[in-house]
Amino acid sequence: MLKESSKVEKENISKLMVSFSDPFRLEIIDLMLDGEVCVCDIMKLTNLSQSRISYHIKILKEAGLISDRQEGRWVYYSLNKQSLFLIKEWITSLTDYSSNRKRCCE
Amino acid sequence: MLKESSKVEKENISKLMVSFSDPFRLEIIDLMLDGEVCVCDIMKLTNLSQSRISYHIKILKEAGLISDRQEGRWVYYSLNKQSLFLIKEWITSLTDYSSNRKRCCE
DNA sequence: ATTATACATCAAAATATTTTGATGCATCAA
DNA sequence: TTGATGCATCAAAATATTTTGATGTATAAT
Repeated sequence: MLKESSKVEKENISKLMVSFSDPFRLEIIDLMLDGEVCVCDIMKLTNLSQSRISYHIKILKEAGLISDRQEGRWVYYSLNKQSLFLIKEWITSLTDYSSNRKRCCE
Repeated sequence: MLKESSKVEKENISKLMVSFSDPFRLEIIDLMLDGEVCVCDIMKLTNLSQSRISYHIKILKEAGLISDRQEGRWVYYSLNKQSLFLIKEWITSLTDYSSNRKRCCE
C-alpha cells in the first residue's frame, strides 16, 4: 500500500480521475490541448448543447484541471498543465511502487 | 487535438479512467500494489461487503486493469502493470503535446 | 434603451452507477 | 455425503450523474 498521502491530495486525484471518466469531457480536454477555447468553440467542434458543455466545464474546473479567463463576452478555458503533471506523478508513483514489488508477501 | 488514435485504444483509456473514478476502487487498487489479494483479504482490509467487492473487481477486470488466478477456493487478483503503463503513456502524450503548444492559435 | 450574444445556473427528467441481500456454484474438509 | 467457505451473479432498491429546456446575468452592438 502506498504511504498515506494527505487526504487533500487523494481527493484531488479522485476528482481529476472523475474528470477523465466521461467521454465528452475527454473530448473537451482533447480540444484544449491546442490552446484556449471558449464554449462557443466547443459547441461548433462537438455539437454538444451549450448547457451540456457548461456542465462538463464546471466539473473540469472544480477538479482544478482547467482555468478560465474572461474577455468581453467570451470565457476562454485552458488546461492547467500542473494538474496534468500531478496525475502523471501519481501514476508514476503507482508504477514505480508496484515494479519494486514481486509476488504477494515478498 | 491529438492525432486520431484507434477507437479501441480510446475506449481502453476511457474504461481505465472509469476504473479510477471510484474511491473504493482506488482503495482496492492500492491494496493490490503490494501484490496479489483475494476478495477475502480485501474484505478484511476494507470492511466492504463481499458482493460489493466482487462488483468493483468486475469493473477493474473489464477495464483490463487486473488479472486473476484461481487457487482452490480462492481467486487471487493482481494489478496488470501493463495497463498502468498504458495510462502513464497516455498522460505523458497529453503533457508532451500540450507543452509544445503556446497560446491559442499559435 | 433595445436587442443580441456568450455563458452560467436551475429544476425536472432521463440515465447510469452503486449497493444490498439472496441465491447459486465450485472447492474443500469432516 | 454433508456442511462450510470463497466467490460470482442477479434483481431490486438506493443513489449519483447527466441531459434538457428554461431562465438569468453580463457584455456589447445598434
